[in-house]
Amino acid sequence: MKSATRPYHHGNLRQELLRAAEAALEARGVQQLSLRELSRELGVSHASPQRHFPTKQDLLNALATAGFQRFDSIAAKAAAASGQNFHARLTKVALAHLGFALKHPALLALMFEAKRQPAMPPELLTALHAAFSHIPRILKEGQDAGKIVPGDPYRLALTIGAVVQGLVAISIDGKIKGDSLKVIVPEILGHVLNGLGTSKLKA
Amino acid sequence: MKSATRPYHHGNLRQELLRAAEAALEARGVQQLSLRELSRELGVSHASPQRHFPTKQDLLNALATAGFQRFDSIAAKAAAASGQNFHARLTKVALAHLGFALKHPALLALMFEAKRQPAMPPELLTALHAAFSHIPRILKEGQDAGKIVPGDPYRLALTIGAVVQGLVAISIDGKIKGDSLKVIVPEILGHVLNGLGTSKLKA
DNA sequence: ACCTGAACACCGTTCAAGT
DNA sequence: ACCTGAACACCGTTCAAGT
Repeated sequence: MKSATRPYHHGNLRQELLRAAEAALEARGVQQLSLRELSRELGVSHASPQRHFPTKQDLLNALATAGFQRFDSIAAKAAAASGQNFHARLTKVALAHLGFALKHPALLALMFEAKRQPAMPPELLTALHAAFSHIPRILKEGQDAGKIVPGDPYRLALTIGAVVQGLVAISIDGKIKGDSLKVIVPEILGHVLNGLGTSKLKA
Repeated sequence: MKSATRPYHHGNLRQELLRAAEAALEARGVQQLSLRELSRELGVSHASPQRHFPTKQDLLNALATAGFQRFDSIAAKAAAASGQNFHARLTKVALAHLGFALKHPALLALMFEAKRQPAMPPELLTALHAAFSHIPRILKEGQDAGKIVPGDPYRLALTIGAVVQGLVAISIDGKIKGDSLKVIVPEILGHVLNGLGTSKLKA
């Protein structure tokens, strides 16, 4: 112990609240997440979060925003390969998405809940757009290379986004068991990508 | 007014609680749903729900179960056509699913939340299985007729289920605007069903 | 069997006051 | 600027008691 005196200012309360909140979120669910409990856990007064997060929803939004940012950096890495095998690249991004979902199921659920808010904070919107930019970008590249059917890439991305988000729901629900994910997901995506690829267009 | 005397027994409290709860759910969200508020609305004491729903979660589970039952009857109607055009029948079931989602978004979200419960009540499980039985059944028929790729129909159904559930998420989020749903959904499903149809298998 | 009223242990949020 | 302590208006749940 470096010092026996704890300062009046916590100094790092905002960060610690986010960290503790995410742990509690995954452990006990959003429903059970309580600001007062977090305060107790961190040894501060129950009113102290208010300076950093005026309302509980502000904490949840901050959690969702940070989630989208982490999600973006993972997806960006998966999308980074610049080869011409668009099928493989799209599959990698989808698997990254799914990996995040299985590691942080409650956080991802919170992120999608946050999307449904009437008035979304601008940082959340920005983080969200960044996180969902990779699939349309790859599709666009695929179209330019003549390997993906023509059409608005954002619209085509909905197809893949829908499948992936649906797979997330199904995976988290435990309908797909553990390791078989690595088999089933490429198979399912294969069906979908077959429908998007030009090679099958006029069969 | 038939009678000025209100009986001590409400007589229909269970039903009325479910009705009022669903209305409040769609109007204000799960987060804001309060048993005490429902009791006030129905003019009963705040402790009266307990006899019918020992805990708040029991009310939510009953709501989810009723939701799956309604959902099942709608999906059953959509699946009823017995023609050989499996593509069209699957699209009909998917559109029925999506229609339900757009009409009762909060209820459907609750239904999928309920699926994530550690200990699911048996009636909920039964209702859920019934609701999700139609797509595998049609796929099986399609396989028997040689129009759908071989493989476990439940596994293939995951593909369609994933797409539909993903479309639900996207539609509710308002990323697809109103009427264009009728155009976009068959288009997206077309991509997926192309991937499942035998006619494109060896292109 | 079904409902009431009081009680208990929690919440989120506000606000004057302290450092 | 950041945190505290008391206060306010809510919750869900329990339980003896009423009908």
